[in-house]
Amino acid sequence: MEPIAEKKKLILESALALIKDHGFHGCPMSMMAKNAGVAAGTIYTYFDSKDDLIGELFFYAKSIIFNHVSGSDDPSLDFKTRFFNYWNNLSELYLDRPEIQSFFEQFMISPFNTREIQNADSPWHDWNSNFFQEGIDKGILRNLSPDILFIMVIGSVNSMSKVRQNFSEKVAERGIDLNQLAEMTWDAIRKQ
Amino acid sequence: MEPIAEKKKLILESALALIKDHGFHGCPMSMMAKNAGVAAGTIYTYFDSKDDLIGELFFYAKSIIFNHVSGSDDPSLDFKTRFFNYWNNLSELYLDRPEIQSFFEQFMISPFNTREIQNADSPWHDWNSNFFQEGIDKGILRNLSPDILFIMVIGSVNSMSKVRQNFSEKVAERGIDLNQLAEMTWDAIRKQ
DNA sequence: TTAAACTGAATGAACGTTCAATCAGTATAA
DNA sequence: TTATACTGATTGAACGTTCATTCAGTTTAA
Repeated sequence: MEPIAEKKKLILESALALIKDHGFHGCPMSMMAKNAGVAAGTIYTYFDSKDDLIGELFFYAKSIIFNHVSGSDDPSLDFKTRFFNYWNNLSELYLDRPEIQSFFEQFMISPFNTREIQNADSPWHDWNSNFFQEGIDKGILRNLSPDILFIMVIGSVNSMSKVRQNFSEKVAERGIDLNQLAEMTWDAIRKQ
Repeated sequence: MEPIAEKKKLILESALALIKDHGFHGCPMSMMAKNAGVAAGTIYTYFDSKDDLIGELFFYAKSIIFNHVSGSDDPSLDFKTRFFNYWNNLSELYLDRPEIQSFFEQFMISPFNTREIQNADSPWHDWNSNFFQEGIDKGILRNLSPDILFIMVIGSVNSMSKVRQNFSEKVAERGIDLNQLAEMTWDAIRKQ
């Protein structure tokens, strides 16, 4: 993975921020260009099309998540602690950078999420498979496929973050404590 | 709630089906009209605008879910059975009518999901509050707010359905059994 | 000097919405 | 009964706008 040109990164980050507030289709190329401080035409030096830009954003955002979560994992700790670290790291990342969470929510259910992209190598997925397999091998997690444990956990973090982001007023006004979902999810995946 | 005019319902169902495949912005009014077998202008007899149509679709889809799930609940059964019935009913509805699941995924994270709509009365939410409160009162579920239990369960059903819908090939090829998520979610909400 | 990057006005396709014209069905009048 | 008028839903071409993309000209850097 060669380093991303500075201006290319600038355009990606700018697009990410705008997509959170306006959605894919609410972000004209002209808006992304202006926000990044470049001319509309310049974007086409770095990307073939808007579709291409959004496709690259997916890999860009996924690598941020991967680096953040895997980089903070300490395999020498006991597995339960590692799980809560995982949860908190991902949760905090989504809180600090809601544009990443928002982008993923939109991308996953959009027509941009093609089979080709799904089949691409994913260090993030591979890392998760290993992570949950370790928990299984240690006898801490249910003896299920690591994939299903991954789906359970990532689904919970995602829905927690989605509620936090899209229903913040309701959460505050009803005094809902979303952190309880971490404990609940742990009970969902641990060996009973 | 007065009954929906036949042609209005036709347009709603037609739009629902198209939105699943093309997304909100991939469905021109002309396409929805053609699919419903009416002229473009006719849609404006029943809806003020495309936004209005999508807003009405939200309440329409939610009422389908509400009727399906609440209508199949049998309060005389023990709570665990009722939970698995709930899960299976919702899961089957999403399987039979993926356009409903797809619409909700898109709507929730879209700008259409306004505060005004969030604050509207929701029989579906009220029913769920009661449902989970019953489980708490019976001493079967964790003593948390019914809202957090609702978020946990609905989040799991949604991510299960999303994976089933958007990653069907991956699921098949890896032999992932998504039904295991029901059991896991039960362990997440039941009193430990 | 030259190649690459950059600019932003121009292009044309696509879209939501409008509206004058049509038409089927119903009421009215002879 | 029959001819005429009326009603309001329906139609689809046309309008104005928005937007992704292009490109001729300009700047930058080596």
